[in-house]
Amino acid sequence: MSKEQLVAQLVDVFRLYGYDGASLACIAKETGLGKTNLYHYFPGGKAEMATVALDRVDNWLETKILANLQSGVEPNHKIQIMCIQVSKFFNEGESSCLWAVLALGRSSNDLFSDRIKSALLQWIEALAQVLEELGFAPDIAKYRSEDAILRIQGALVLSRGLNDRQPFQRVMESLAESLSSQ
Amino acid sequence: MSKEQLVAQLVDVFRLYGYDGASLACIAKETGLGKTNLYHYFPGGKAEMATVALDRVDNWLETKILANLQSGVEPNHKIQIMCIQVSKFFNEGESSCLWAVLALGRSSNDLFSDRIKSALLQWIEALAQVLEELGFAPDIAKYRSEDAILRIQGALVLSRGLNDRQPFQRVMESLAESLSSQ
DNA sequence: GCAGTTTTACTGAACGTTCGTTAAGTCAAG
DNA sequence: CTTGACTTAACGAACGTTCAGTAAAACTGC
Repeated sequence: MSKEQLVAQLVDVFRLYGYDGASLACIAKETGLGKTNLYHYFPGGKAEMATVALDRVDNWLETKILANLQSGVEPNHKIQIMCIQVSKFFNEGESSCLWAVLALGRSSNDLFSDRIKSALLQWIEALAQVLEELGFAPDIAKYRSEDAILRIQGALVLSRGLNDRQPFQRVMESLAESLSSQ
Repeated sequence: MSKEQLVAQLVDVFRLYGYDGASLACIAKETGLGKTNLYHYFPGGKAEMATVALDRVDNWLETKILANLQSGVEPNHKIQIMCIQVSKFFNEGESSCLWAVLALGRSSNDLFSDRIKSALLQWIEALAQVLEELGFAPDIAKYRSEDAILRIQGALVLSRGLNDRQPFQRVMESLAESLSSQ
């Protein structure tokens, strides 16, 4: 297994179990690697494993979301692409958001709060820029884009709480339209 | 300290640290009680502590939210009361939702998923009924009420992630209007 | 192509610490 | 003199982590 795949598995483990819930034994079991062997790849231990998982999510944000939003494509089309990418990334509502999982939970929040805040702000800002392209005033654009991110997060929470992907799917279907309406 | 206050503290501890993050040592410290003394109040241990915390949130839902939504008051006013109660319960966006915290995190989700699902469904259903009173068709009412709950959850996640209560406050200000508009 | 050597992948045993939990006992209030 | 609140001591299990060592792979000079 490549390190690429390994890190992808780490993302899945942490967003399923949370930082405190993902014990080394748990991570070892899910990745198929020995508990001590994980220290060969991540000498920094559990904190480094979560860090590289966040790195991967940051990379997803940059390449699949920000790059798209900041491209020269037609604004409405960029929003649609974003929705598709988000749906795929969260497995149509089955997976949770690593940022949300780590933001809740004191210990992990203390460790990663700056990174999470920065990532969320980047996303909101990039989306707001696109809404400005559509003609919205800067403050309206910012509120609307905050609202979009927040609905994605809420949809993920609700889908997990109800054990039903439908709320997430419904939100992702209506998001593009509700962002650009009026 | 009364048991009432003690349970209130348990709610705060669990929604701040999560189930796995809230160790017995942590709970003891936050409540001021000795670690073993907690077993005098909760012989069932940590699981019982989380259970009574959930009991308290269920009680809040029933007395402050459902009772209001199912009362004979004018529908729009009921929605406004709900928003005020929600804002207060989550300390204007500073506290997280216990359901969300427990729903994320595999171990706690396995223990409490049924209760969380049931509580969320009750809330959605009661709110949908109010929207039907306002003249919305049943399916529209259900989607809108789902959307409201989901925005509350998302607002809490975002406010925590950004370490800024503003997103939550903005959502709670606009929620009543966006629920009954059109 | 093959021996020798270094690098990389991985394991087993154990570390000290913290986990959730139990049992026995103190101590004040009723 | 009993009941309820609380503590001290200790339990086995699991925690994250370290270290010494083996197995396999990759690179080296010839």
